[in-house]
Amino acid sequence: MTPAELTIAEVAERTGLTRHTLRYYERDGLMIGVGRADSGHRRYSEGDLGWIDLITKLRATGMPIREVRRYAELVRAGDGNEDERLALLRAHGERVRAQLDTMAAYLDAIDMKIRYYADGIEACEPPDSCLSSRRPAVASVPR
Amino acid sequence: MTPAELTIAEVAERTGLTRHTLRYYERDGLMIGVGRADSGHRRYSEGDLGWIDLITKLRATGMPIREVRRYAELVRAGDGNEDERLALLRAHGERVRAQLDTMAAYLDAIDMKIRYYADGIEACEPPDSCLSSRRPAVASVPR
DNA sequence: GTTTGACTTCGAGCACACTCTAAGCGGGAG
DNA sequence: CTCCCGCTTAGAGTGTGCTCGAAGTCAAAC
Repeated sequence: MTPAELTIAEVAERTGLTRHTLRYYERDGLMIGVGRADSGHRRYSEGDLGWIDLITKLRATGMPIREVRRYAELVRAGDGNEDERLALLRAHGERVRAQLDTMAAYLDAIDMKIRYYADGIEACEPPDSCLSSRRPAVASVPR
Repeated sequence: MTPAELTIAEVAERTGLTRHTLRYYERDGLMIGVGRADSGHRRYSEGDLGWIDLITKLRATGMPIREVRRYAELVRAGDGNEDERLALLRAHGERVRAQLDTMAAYLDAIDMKIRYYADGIEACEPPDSCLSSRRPAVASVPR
């Protein structure tokens, strides 16, 4: 029961990463232990797919390559460093939570700006009324 | 009642951007119309501060420089393109909302991984019990 | 048996967003 | 008057994360 090895092309298709990126990740120490066929071609296991899925989520939430590599090093080193892996993931999780909060607040501010424009345009829809002098005369720059 | 003009150093202090970055933004077309003293030195108005605050939020939510520049061009062009400004902001808002959703989902997945490690470590706190054979034997890679 | 095409490694190239340097000017302190 | 500091411009350099190209190998198709 070998777990159905995949070529780089199949993994690229399934993960959305390019072959170039998959090779780059491996070269850069982000992968755990990608197998090789007799020909030297890469063969990915289902476990590799799961790993790629995880590090893709880490990357998409803003973890730098070097930190993903650190995590991969810990996993490659084997049992005994679970506390450090946990600390790394927890620190990242907190950073992501903080960033989500910040971005949500900024989005609110942007939505206010959108409402400002939407109100102005909708209130002015009949072009014969509504002159441009309706603007708040003070805020002379932030449009 | 001139609105208290600020030097680049003061604006850097207040906004958290460096002087370099403030000059770079201006050179790159992201600013609206930064004034100059007789000496040629930049003088920022309160309105400029508000604009910087806005584009900082746009940048922090992932809007590329070139799109901020486009928005600035529209503002510089004056009245009559409010619909395009609105469309630009709305498109960005939707992208940000989508990204927040994605990141929240990824964060959930990362939190699950954290719980996996936290449970393992806490369950193993007395080092004499709890051998490493407790792991799920199947998931051989994604740690 | 040769062609085709996907794979390999290694190194260079690119986009983005700053970040810094060099050369020069100007204005207040001593 | 001279020093020094902070400003000016133009342009070069940096870090991150891919992205691509060249040269070569291998295996199945014709």
